[in-house]
Amino acid sequence: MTTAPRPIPEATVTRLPGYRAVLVELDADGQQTVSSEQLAEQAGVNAAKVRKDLSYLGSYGTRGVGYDVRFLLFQVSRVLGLTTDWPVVIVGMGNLGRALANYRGFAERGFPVAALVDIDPEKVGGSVAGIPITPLAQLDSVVAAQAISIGIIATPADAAQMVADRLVAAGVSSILNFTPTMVNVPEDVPLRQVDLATELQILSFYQQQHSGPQKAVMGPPADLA
Amino acid sequence: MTTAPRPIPEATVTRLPGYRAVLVELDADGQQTVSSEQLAEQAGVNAAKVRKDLSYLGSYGTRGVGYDVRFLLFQVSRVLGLTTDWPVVIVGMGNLGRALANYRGFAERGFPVAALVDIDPEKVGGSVAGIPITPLAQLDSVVAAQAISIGIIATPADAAQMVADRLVAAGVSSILNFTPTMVNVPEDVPLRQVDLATELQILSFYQQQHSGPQKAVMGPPADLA
DNA sequence: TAGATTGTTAATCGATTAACAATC
DNA sequence: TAGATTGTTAATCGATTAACAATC
Repeated sequence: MTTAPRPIPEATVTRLPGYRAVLVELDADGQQTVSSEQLAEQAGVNAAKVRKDLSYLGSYGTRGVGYDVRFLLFQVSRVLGLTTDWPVVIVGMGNLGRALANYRGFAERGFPVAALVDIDPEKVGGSVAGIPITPLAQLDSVVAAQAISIGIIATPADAAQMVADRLVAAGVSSILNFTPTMVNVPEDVPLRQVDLATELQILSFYQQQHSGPQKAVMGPPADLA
Repeated sequence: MTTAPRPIPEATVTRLPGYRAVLVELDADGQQTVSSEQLAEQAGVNAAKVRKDLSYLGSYGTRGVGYDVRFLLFQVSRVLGLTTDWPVVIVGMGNLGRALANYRGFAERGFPVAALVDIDPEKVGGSVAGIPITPLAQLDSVVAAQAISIGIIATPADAAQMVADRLVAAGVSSILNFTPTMVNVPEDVPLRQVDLATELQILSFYQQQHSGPQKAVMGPPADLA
């Protein structure tokens, strides 16, 4: 009789790719063993957090020694579901979509770009990075034929919800949205939102904080003071 | 004598751009007033969180009525430091760098792309989106001349740390790193990391979870069980 | 064995949420 | 006034961290 595995906390999941990247590098450098201390340093977190995070995966370290790089890399990859490839489709062949299509980091990390889709008849028939651009109308058959599991939305903002709906209907199981718009998807479809301008706005906040508050910036307006 | 303003929690700061986007849209639609309920719905959070978040900025709502869209938009923008433009420099004119240079969303939201930089002599002299590409050697003078405050790193991963160091030396006050590498910067330089493949790996985790754990995936290895 | 380092516990901290008095 | 909705309190939850016994 086995114990029910503790669920892995969300915060831990978001850090696993970082640990994995460090492990890949250490392995390439031929390092056999790594301590939580070193892993933490290179991943930009603290050692206690590394040990806690890794403990959710299992007891894969050796006291007094550390973690076997190869073995831990395998375990982290396994937990992240990276032992299989997950083909992706990119919808929207504007500047961003084309850049993503050309980005080699996806395929390198197990996410081959299997199809490109656009609604514009002018673009359909062309190709980016050697991958043909398919009309949006054929999304269903493309997803099925290529066994695509992840849809990436890189369209203009006002098309995002429509595309998300069609991706879900076509059967993708998760969605990455690069549009600066919230899209609604069924509860069981994991969704991540990456908004480039949002990141800049967050920086802007801390920047302003740091440069010290300006006069006009302080306190509530007079009528509410 | 005024009360010391409560610092705004990090989690709140990261949501403010989302609220702002909704407010911009409501304002464009001519809506004058918004409840925490509606704002929450459109921003994809719950109403209690909206009220709590906004309460850190001040008491800008009216009980029984809601928030004045224009006024709240101004306040959120002010807190985020978006009443001024923050010119950015993009370093690295590969696929991603060029896509970012062409992205209109930056300028629209107060982050004009003021300069493009690359180390490759072949690229220097060319231009993207009408902006000339400057050699990396001239980074300092470009940052000074254009009063650039934010540096965006879009180089290959192995150049990221070097570029970060030079951006800091050149005097930018915050950095957005698109490279799948951790970079180290002084404590007082706000840094955000956006790794496209990390997002996919997180999706991969939840995807796999959802499709149900495979046999080989369950439990610790036999020798540790 | 002695030194090193894990895995886990317990304390602390910060974020979320529900509930409701205040008040328009 | 009666209904609506904020702003805040207090309870809950989850994440972080320090510390240390277990153990290689």
